Amino acid sequence: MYRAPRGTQDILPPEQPYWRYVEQKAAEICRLYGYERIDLPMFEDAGLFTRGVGEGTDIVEKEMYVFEDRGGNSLALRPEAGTASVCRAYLEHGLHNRPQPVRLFYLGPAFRYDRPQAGRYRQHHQFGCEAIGDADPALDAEVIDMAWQFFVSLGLGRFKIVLNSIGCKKCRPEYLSSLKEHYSPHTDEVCDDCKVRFQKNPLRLLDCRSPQCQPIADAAPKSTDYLCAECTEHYNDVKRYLGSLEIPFEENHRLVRGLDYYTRTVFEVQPEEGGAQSSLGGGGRYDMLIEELGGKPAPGIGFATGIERIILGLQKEIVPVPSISSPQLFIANMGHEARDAALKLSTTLRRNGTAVIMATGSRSLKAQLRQANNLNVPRVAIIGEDEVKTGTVVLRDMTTSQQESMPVGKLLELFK
RNA sequence: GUGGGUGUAGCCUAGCGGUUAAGGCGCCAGGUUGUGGCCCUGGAGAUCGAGGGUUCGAAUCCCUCCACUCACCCCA
Repeated sequence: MYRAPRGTQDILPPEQPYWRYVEQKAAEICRLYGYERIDLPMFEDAGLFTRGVGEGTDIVEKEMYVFEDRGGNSLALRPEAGTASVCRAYLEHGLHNRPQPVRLFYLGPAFRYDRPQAGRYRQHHQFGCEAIGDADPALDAEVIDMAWQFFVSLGLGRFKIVLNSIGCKKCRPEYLSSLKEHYSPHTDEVCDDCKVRFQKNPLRLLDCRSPQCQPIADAAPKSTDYLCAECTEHYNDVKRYLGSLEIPFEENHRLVRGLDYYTRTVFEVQPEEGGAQSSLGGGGRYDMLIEELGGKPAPGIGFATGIERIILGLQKEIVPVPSISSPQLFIANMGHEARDAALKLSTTLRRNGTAVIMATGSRSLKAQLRQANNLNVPRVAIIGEDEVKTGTVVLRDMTTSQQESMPVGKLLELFK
């Protein structure tokens, strides 16, 4: 027996209302903020991600699905649904010629080869948006506001915004050296991962959760104390805007995020009760990324959310979601001639916009009605030999159990 | 990649060494020569995750593998 590959899942009809709900809320938020949809390839040149997301990141180093196609190209299933691909598309299609910033959103799968667990899958789905071409801190505020409003509109109650600034290429080197200075007396006490981080990616020392590293990380210098004048002003503006928008946020000097492209503002949406997967979504500014990908410099900011994690949250908080409507009419039929008539009637009704299911197979009327009942169809049209002879149908209301014989024409009239 | 937990029909569960593996939900059919939901009756559906071992005898004990799951790393 074949099974869905590890870390992937089938989204069966009973789960679909959650997905429709989240997608619809995402589209609505984007409409309100003027973000337009973009759909991107599921795979790209592997280099886009190693360059964009960063060579030394876990995502690229150990989680990316890389493969060679028959033409010998090195491709990768996208490990994030949006940012890198959107930037590539921005360059490829000359989107800098459109009014800046360009505001885009996307919704779709991303792929990471890690061990699955609750809220973590090898194929998961992200909704995110990007605003490229403007470094205004008001845009940072707009994007964080969007993320906030998105979660509010979903009806999720227990989450928070965590904020930090990790500076730019001008001020970060000084911060990093002071960070390493702080850690260097402790290189023996620190966990094995942090020993590597100390060498390879000192910034990430800060988001270690290993117990022995906590006191050291907590006492570490804060990036916000080392920001250059421009970054300080930018960060202060972002906070001021968020304040005036009355968006509650909490600063955390240890929030750094594991992707290389972030500059200045980074933020995360986290559940209030810190579950296993601490992040429902996150994002930040990436002012060097476009340039890094070979384009004329252009700043950008964006965020991405994990749909599976959102749905888990909706189910945990028992947020009601609209159900998907059942067909309006079920057509039961007995005998060959009735089948012909039922088939014709079904099609006529559908062409008029009525959702119809016709019974197939050769089951008893009783079985057909049972099926209609189980499918939650509110009304059933019954066609047997008598009805064929007289050109009528029996229309049964499944909620009241009332039924009435009528000419086919009247039925069509009723469903117009 | 590392650690814990769990694997009995589509789903949930009983059985934890002894003859044909039990029940509930769901599905199908009958109880009404053309009428659903409730009730009653019946039926289909399981190589008891796989392989090996112990034993007269294994779903049950042991070993190996696999899968699922939760957690770590890290992220959505």
